[in-house]
Amino acid sequence: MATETHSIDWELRLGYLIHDVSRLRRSAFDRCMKPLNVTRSQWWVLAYLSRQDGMTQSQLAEELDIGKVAVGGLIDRLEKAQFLRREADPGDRRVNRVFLESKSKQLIARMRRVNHKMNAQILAGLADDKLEATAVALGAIKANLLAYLQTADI
Amino acid sequence: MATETHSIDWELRLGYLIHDVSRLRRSAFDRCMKPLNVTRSQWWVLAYLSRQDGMTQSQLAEELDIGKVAVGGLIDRLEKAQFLRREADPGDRRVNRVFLESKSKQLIARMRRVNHKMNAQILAGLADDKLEATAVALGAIKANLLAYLQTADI
DNA sequence: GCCAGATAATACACTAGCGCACGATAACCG
DNA sequence: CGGTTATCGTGCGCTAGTGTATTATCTGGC
Repeated sequence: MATETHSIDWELRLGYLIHDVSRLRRSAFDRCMKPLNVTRSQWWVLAYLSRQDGMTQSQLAEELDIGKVAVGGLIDRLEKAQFLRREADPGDRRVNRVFLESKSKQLIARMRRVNHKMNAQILAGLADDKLEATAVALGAIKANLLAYLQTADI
Repeated sequence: MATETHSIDWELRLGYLIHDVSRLRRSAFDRCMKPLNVTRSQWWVLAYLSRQDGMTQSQLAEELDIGKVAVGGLIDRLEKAQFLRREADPGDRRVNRVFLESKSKQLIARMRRVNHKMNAQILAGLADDKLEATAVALGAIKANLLAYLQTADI
């Protein structure tokens, strides 16, 4: 049931808002991280590695949901800056495993703090129940999007 | 009042969700627009121009909230594909004004329909009041972000 | 009128992402 | 065992965005 048509206003407004919030949040994030000399994408790589060191590039691409090529480039830059290193897998000569260098381990703690502080400022003035409702709605939208992207390649 | 600290769970979850929803929405959008041979960014340019033809490049950059350089590149590609044309402003020889070509006018109607249809699918199953609450919360977050970006350049 | 400073567009260098195609290597199956 | 197929990483070309510097032009104060 449900003639699934929403008042066009919310539909459009939500589209714009998601776009704007995401873009502004990226800007804010970038600004926060700038003093640390790490970009947002690089931050994500380090964050994921900090949870599981020694992933392969393909695993990283899968987790980050970006292409292998993009991961390759990121790793290149991070390796050049000595935040991590590639190591050949002994068992499979196709794969490179990626390990954090000590230099980045200190960084990660700082990044987490900065991120936490930024989040608190961004969500200031919003009650927990509102946040919960928003998270639930966004979760539903995400599920719709995933379903859509699965089937739409007809 | 308000020890402005949220349960860390919602804080993190919302960050991820905004990120994910935005990214997935972009993917879905790109896929929808692919048959029309126009990218997302190019779509935005055409959409804004359709509301006000003959803007300057700087005006466009302001509206789209991207840099002038990025706009310049977009216009280059759109002009090459004959979706629009640059015209020298008669009163100010520094400025180029951008006008839609007839080719894009038909396109815009199609783009709007595709966008509308996609939005409906993405928001399927969400009641209007939930959408409203989400829009309100995102609006507040956006306001926080704007305030944050204003002040943080200390 | 004229020069200093603002503004429009561009040039260049960089990070980031996508898609396609490729070589090398593994894994699977007849 | 051998051949097909799949997977890992990379190269190349494209779009897109940022920041800084540059050039051409306009504008406001004197």
